[in-house]
Amino acid sequence: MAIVKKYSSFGEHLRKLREDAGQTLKTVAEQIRIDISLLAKIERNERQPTKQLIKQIATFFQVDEKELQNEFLSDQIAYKILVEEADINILKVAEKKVSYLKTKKNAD
Amino acid sequence: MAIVKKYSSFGEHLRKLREDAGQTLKTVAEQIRIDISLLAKIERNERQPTKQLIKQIATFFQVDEKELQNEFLSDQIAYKILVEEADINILKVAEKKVSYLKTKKNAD
DNA sequence: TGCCATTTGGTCTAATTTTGTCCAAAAGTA
DNA sequence: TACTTTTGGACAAAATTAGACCAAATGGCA
Repeated sequence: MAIVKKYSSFGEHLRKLREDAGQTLKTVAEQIRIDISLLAKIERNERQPTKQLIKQIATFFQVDEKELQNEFLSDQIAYKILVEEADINILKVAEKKVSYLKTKKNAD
Repeated sequence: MAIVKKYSSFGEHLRKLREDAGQTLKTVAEQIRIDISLLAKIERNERQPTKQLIKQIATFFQVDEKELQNEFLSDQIAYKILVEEADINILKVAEKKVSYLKTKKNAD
């Protein structure tokens, strides 16, 4: 298993990918065809990337798409828990709900 | 610790509360001052209750508000994971992010 | 069976949220 | 200083969602 450094946010990770590739916002934005400012905002987590955009980013930087999508999702969940000041245990509850609903779905 | 039956959704729980109280959609909707149809949709998870509404519901049925809010949130998270067909492990990642961000926040 | 209460479900508008763009200001660098 | 890069505010456009209204369906029971 590869040792993968995890980032505290999708944006941070994206910025790291870009900087490691020695690229500027401009060059990347042009190549994935979005506004520089939008890309900058995504890196600062001020805008949320669309699924499609995450896919393009993954392709561009040659990283696993599914992993990026998951990272973005976990971001969203973490953010929601923080702003709602929710109990961290709701994640366990959510997990049970998912298992339950998956079983239920398969039973249909 | 009280034994609490958990429901697979917020709406299901709400419906149970109402039926246990022997009330109809009409009587509850009138008392919390929302449209009958809206309440019905919330029970069927076709509409999302606002925070404010969850508060009113908690007050009305005399249940713990925070618990209801948490139930709604865990619902949202479970739903998102299902529709995105995301790996269940993102919940663990999200948990780590929350811990990390909380620490970070406190350090500011 | 027919009546009335209750619940469902579709459609629509208004409100809210979010995105993406534009541009000027700030920051960094040589 | 001149140039590149990044930031951040403002705003219109797009997308999403809530809430209202009403008709149809369902259910109980006299």
